[in-house]
Amino acid sequence: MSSPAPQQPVPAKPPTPSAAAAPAPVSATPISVQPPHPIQPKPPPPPQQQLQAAGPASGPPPQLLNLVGSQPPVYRGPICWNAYCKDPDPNSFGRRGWKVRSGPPFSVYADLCGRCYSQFEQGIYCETFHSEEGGWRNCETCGRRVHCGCIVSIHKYQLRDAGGVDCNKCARNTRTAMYYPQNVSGYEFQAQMRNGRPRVDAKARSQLLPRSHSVTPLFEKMLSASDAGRIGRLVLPKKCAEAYFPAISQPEGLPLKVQDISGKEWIFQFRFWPNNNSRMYVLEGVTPCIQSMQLQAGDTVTFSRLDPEGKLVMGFRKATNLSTEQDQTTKPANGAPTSSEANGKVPAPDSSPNAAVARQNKVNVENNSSSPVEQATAKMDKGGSAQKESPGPGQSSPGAVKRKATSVGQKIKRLRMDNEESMELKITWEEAQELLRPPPKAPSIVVVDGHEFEEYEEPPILGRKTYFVTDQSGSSCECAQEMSMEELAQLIPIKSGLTGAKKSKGKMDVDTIDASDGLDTLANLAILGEGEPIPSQPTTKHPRHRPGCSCIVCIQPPSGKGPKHKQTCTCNVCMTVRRRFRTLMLRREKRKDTDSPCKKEAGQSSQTVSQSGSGPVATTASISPQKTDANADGPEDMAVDHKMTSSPVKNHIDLNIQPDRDDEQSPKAEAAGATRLLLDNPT
DNA sequence: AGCCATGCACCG
DNA sequence: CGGTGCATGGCT
Repeated sequence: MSSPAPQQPVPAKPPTPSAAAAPAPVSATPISVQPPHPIQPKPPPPPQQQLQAAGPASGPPPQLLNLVGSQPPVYRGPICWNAYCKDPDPNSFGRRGWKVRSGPPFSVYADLCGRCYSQFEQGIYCETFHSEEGGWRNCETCGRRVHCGCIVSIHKYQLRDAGGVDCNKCARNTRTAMYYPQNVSGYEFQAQMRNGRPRVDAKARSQLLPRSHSVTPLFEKMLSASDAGRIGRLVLPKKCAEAYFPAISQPEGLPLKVQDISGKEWIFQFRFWPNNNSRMYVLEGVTPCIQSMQLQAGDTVTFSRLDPEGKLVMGFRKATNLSTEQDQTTKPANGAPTSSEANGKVPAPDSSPNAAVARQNKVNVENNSSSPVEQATAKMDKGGSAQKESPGPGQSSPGAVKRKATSVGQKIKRLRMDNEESMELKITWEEAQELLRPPPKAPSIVVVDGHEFEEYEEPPILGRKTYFVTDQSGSSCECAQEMSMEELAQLIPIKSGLTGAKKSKGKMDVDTIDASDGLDTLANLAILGEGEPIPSQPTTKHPRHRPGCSCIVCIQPPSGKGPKHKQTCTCNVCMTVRRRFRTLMLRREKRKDTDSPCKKEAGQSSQTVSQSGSGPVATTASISPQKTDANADGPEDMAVDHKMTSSPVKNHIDLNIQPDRDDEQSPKAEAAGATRLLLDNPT
């Protein structure tokens, strides 16, 4: 190539967050990438804006990590739900464990750091201002300068207000409780998010990756063997290149200045080759940069744009976690991967300036704990075992790493989709659900437009596996203890069924969730639940209950339907109703007698009842978790207790509680129902 | 049909 | 011999 040889890195400069100083003019005039959208230069944020510590990420914000595979998740400090919060205040939470619910089973919790909550409280979030950029904008209605997209980020979410206040200018209700995905299905997101296959139209483009105030993630690419090889050419996904890089008409292209995360500046030649009536875009001269980042095939480079300068920033994400990666330099070739390495691999912390990109959580329902990528990567880490697949001739990068068998590169490519979908969160929402427990304190439940918001004062408990009974419909029932192992077994394979179902991105696989867009892991889960109706037949019983649920509600036919039960009927329903009725009566009696807050009754009564059916109530207290789980109807009884005593502290919060429904947990209703049943067939 | 990973011929 | 530009073929 006659074009100027790839320059060596320009003298490294520490990243200057707001250094609007234009890059020193070079004769070659490397180009700063302009935003693909006609975004007007943003005026300085209004004073109340504090939550955007603009500039390159000052380290990735705290986040939920490790929700992968069998490894327990690690709760790494506070999470600010604000996707754009670069500087969550770890010591100040405005709102914790704010449950953002979408589907019945979703215990999706949001934490807002103090700063962001303060913003939230100020009611500056307004759907009018809800921009795709997630930045400051002028309200089209009132012209007020506001920030939007702060809670769950970006576009096309329908504002759901939970009792907010009206904007004093445009009278729109501005306090946002949550956004619901509205127009963009997870599938669309997914289709758009496919690496290298974004849509080119501006609208879709804006959905490719989340926009932040200063760092706009553009796209990323997993390095192929040839990308990481010594040729020094990084093949760019065509659509990405055309969408985010300057238009070039000549094959020679343009020199492009890119800053890496350490502040080093590199100049790559951005060019293309004619190829089958099309073009093949490459960045040339990337070898030094790749090497400096110590990247290998399978790792991912990310491209972001630093606004308003339009500076191109290059980050990366290692394909493997650090320990594994480090291991591979020391580990003997035959070092067998530990199962956690092979199955529970967690991508290493993203080094990109926009860690949010890495948190493009593609939550994939079909994802198994061990994604193909992980396996492939694990294989590659082991070198030998992967190499057997035809090392391939030519330049399979003889260099430092021996992992780059050609076929592996292909495999990487092929598997990239899965990797992208999972990104940091290689976990299904079902799995995530297992890992989330509501905080011990009871939530206050707000129903807005028929959607519940359960607000918890405490953050969710992470890392404890909760065997929710879930199915594709995205529902669960905490009546897991009522399920037999067979029932469980029937439900569990659902997921593997999904696994097989989805392979092609061209398919309309509603099973695949791709919420993306800068949401944190859990936010995606929320979106998932809301935006992706998973094809499954909910029961008619209760929104929270799904096929397989054997709780008292679900085992009954809809009211007025089903066979009449005889007095002597010993069916599950009748037995349960009787038992619970007795329990209820017992409690009432006892409460009358003692007239004391009967916190302790919670477990014991049900326990006692379930064991003896009647009799004196023990005065001991807590139920062991196992006990509770094993208890036939503990949670429900507890739920009853919960409501009767209004005691906020329970070992379990019954998520099945629906305050607006009084047919189940409400003691009155329950009593009524039980009475009804018992009147039919008193025993 | 188009993308893209990579093979490979050509050229200096 | 290595870099460059293009061709090929796998894959979606």
